[in-house]
Parts: sequence; C-alpha cells; structure tokens
Amino acid sequence: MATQTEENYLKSLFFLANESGEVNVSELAVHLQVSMPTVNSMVKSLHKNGWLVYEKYKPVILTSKGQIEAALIVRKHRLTEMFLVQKMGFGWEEVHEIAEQIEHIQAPKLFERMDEILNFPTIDPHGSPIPDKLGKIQTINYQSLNGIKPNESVILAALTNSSVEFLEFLNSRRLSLGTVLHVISKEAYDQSIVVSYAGHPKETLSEKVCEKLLVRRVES
Amino acid sequence: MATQTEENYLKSLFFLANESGEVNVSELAVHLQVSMPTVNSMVKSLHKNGWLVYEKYKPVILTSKGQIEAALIVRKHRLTEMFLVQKMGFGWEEVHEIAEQIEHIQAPKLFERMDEILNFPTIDPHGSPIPDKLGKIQTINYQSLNGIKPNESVILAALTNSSVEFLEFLNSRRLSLGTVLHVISKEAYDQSIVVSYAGHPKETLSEKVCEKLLVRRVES
DNA sequence: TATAAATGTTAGAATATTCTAACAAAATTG
DNA sequence: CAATTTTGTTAGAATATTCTAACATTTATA
Repeated sequence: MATQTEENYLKSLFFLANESGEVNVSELAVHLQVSMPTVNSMVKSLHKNGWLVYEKYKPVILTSKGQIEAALIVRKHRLTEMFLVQKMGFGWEEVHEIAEQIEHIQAPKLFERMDEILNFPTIDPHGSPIPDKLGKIQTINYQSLNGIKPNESVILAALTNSSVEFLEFLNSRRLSLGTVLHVISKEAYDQSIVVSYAGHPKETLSEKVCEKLLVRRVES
Repeated sequence: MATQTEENYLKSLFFLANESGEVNVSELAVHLQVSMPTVNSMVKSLHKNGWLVYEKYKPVILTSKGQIEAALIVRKHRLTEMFLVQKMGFGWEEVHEIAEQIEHIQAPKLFERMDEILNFPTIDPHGSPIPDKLGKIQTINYQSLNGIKPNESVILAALTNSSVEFLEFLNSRRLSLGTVLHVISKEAYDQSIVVSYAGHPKETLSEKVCEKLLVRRVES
C-alpha cells in the first residue's frame, strides 16, 4: 500500500511519462513542487518498493505494478470528479481540488458505489477517460479544434487542459462538453477560429484556446 | 490548521473528556492505540499550538479553540455518514470507517453541499447530533430502553454504541431508528426486556442491548 | 504511612518526508 | 573537444510521528 505522498509521486510519474514511459527527476521535482534531492530520495525508496525502475543518472520508469497503482488512483480521482459534478451539483471548475484529496481515500466500496450511481461512466467531467478497475485506460483519438476546417461541424468532447482559469473562460462562453460547434472561418494570420453554436452565432476562439479543445466529428 | 494526526488527537480528547473536560494521558493512549510516550510528546506539541491545556502529571483539557476544532471534525464525520446512508445507499454499519477518512478532507464546500443536499440534518444515521457550523452541539436527553417500564411505548432514537457488531445485531432484528417499541415485560432476574414492534410481536432484548438503545416517548 | 501499583515523563532512536549546500555527471555549445 | 550549462547525487539536517527502556510521580492499599 502506497502512502499518500507515494501515491502523488506515482500519479505524477504516470502523467509525465513520455512514449517510452520515462520521466526525468527534474520534471518530477517541478511537477510535485519539491526539490530535486527530495525526489532523488523518494525515487530510491519507490524503487526499493518495486514501483519504478531507477538507475543513477537515468530517467525513471514506472513498473507495471506502479502503472496500475497510478491508474487506479486516477480512476478514483475521475470517478470522484464525475460524482461531484453529476450528483452534487459542482461546476467542472470546482472539482479537481476536492478529488485531489478524495482520491487517497482507502474505501473500495465508496468508489464502487459512485461508479454504480453514475452508471459506470467512461469519461470524467473534462472528457478524460476513467481507467477501468484493472487500471486499463481506453485511448480515444480526438482531434484538436485547431485542425478543423471551415464549414465543418464537430462536438466538443474533451479538454487537454483543465485549469480553473481555462474552465472559467469556457463557462463565460457557455461552452461545455457536447456542444456542437460549426466552424465558420479561420484567420490565417493568428490561427484563430470563428465558430457558431447554440445561442452563439459568432464567437472567435484564439489558437491558444482551440488547441485545448478536443472534438469529434458530428455523427450522421 | 491541524494535521490529520492532530485532528485525531483532538477528536479523541473531545470524546473522552469527563464532566470537567479532563482526559488522562493513559486513556488517550488506549483510545488512539499508541504508546504513552507518544501521547506525551503529541500533547506537548498540541499544547504549544494552543489546542489544549497541559501541565506535568495532570490530565489534559481542550482549550475552547481545541473544542471547536474537534466539534467541526465531528460535524464533517457525521454529515458524511448521513450522506453515505441517505444518498449513496450504504448501511449504517458501513459508514463509520469511510467517514473516519473523509472527515479529514479540507473542502468546506463539499460539506456544505452535503448539508444542503441532506436538508440540514441534525442527527447522523446512529442518532448522534451533528454539531452546527460553529461547533455547537445540541444535547438531547434520551432515555435508555433499560429504564422503560412494561406497557410503555417508545421510539428508538439513538445508540450509545455504534460498533459494526452491534449494528449488525440490530439489522438482524430489523431494528432501526424510528422503530416504535412497545415494552411487554421485563425479566427481574437479568433485566432483559420483551418488546414488540412492526412485524415482531415478541422479541427479547438483553440488558446489554437495552442499555445501548436510546429512546424517547411516543408523541401523542 | 510505607510500599506497591498505576500513571506519567525523559532519553534516545527509527521512519517518512522535506530542505540547503556542495559536489558529480551528462548534455550542449562555441 | 573543452568549457559551460543542465541535470542528478550526496551529505547533513529539520520536522512529524512513532517506538522501547528506564526513570519519576501519584495514587491506592496493606
């Protein structure tokens, strides 16, 4: 059983892993906001306990045990977020911080009940996939709104960033998951896109915003 | 802000306090299942931080700051228990352990939402009072079923013990809060009581059980 | 009231998690 | 490729929480 601190290291490792699963000590230090020597000593202890592979001066890699453990924590986090939004009336911008704490609760039944009550959701309020009970995550291939050409219609399906600020920006534009967007035009100069959607006949979204909006084609 | 460990000390202190608010180090040690020297050092540090009054070789007493803090943790615990039972379908025997963890979550909004969703409950699933937002607890004067005479009718209102074993015993007899009990007779030899209630025309309850059942007179 | 029992404290150490300062290796670059 | 920058490690220390062993005080009792 990992401690709360260890769980946070595993989660960071999980999110920071590159294609080969590698993570540098310095990235971890930045992400967890602790010093490098702190990471170094924790990494050694995580290695001793079989959560990751560590060799001096090399990036670390989660073991399969570590990956599953991390995914199961993410599962608890995302189930919690979904529960808070769907069953307790929270906004999608409010739930991350609370879920960050509840994900460490050791009570399998609690999360099973959430799962049931939510009718076994596969994504969280921000469109991110919820790992299954075995720690498996389905990868969904969404496109960024950046890549959509004028005259096409898409559905907002997920976000690549879920910071409170970004979510509040989306709220201010009444943009939520499921919103059907019609791309009217694209400005060649700054890559901004003009879209229309229910109640919003003409809204301009900057490249910075568009790259964070993941969409899928409208089913026909 | 108290750490999780400190919060558990405050809570124990709160429950163990006698009429004068005093608690012995040894009681605390037993209750928290740690050694006396451990309690001794924690008590010194809690004293340094203003949570309690400590003098060598004397029982400790929570300060008013400590009492309020403790009551607010109990509030979070009991709101959580109520939420788990009423809104998530848990049995009253399952919720203590989960609430024991959730009570440490630092997210005022979470507990405010629970409170609202539950419509501002004043008791938890075991009939214990939920402290208000200021840490005030209303004391309700229930009687133990032990003191009820034959031919009287009462309503089961609370329990003085909420161990899983006792709650499972009550489940097995279909006894729950609100059950109207009619006392048929009392056995002088062992103080056991024969009661009748919905669907149970004749059930014998031992003294050990009766003393843990708190009841109030049926309103007429 | 002297002694034993119960209760409380100190000393010293262990583990987990963190830090700063100093040093070492690897990567980058002129 | 040698110098610099970036990245990673060690050493040593601090805080929080816990322990055991030894000692001290208070309370109960013969």
